[in-house]
Amino acid sequence: MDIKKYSKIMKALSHPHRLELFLEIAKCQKKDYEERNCLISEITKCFKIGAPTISHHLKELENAGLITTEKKGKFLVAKINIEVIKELGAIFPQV
Amino acid sequence: MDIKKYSKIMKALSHPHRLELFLEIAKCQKKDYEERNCLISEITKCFKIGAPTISHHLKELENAGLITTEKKGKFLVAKINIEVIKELGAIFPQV
DNA sequence: GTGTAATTTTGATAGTTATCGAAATATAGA
DNA sequence: TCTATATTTCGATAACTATCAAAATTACAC
Repeated sequence: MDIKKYSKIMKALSHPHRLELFLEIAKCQKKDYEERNCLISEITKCFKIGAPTISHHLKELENAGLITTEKKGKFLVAKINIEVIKELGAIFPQV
Repeated sequence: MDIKKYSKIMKALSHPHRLELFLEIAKCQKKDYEERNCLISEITKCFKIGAPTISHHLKELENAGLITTEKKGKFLVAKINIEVIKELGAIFPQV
């Protein structure tokens, strides 16, 4: 068990804004069956925090391996890293 | 979805020492089928950090609802909160 | 090219926290 | 009661981080 890797993932989701951002990306991705595109500019509008902070939070999520991002023109598109999500379930103990 | 509650849980597991502590409690509890007792004094020996810091981390885990603790004589016994673990699985999106 | 919109970078600040040593508290046993 | 052990509390410090404003960058549309 890679404690550092998983604690980093937890850390990325430990901030309310970041967890919400992550879940919003997941929700958006689930809706958009065809393109699976999640425009950050759209999501940003729902949050009360500024663009620099969103940018910072996205990097944390990406750095933890929870999402990937891609520039499409002047827009940023985010995707959930499904593999990591699957792994996550396994770390919680079945007592 | 209670974002604050879940980000608090993530935060509790976001520190390597705390995640390891939590998993150690889970492991110990799984081994000890009859009593389900996990003596903190035993676990503390495996960690390189001091008792005050362990005490602090345990409070964080307890405060997040991940474990419960109970004094047995001069020892402290910890248990995993199974309900919260079950809930946790549900917050990760199935994309 | 000019202007506009999306995002990032930089620099600064305020708030949080992991850690420790020292002292305090609690309990069991002699 | 005295002692040893387990744990907690307190106070301090160093490190980290969320946030913003301002400036820089990028890309599109005209």
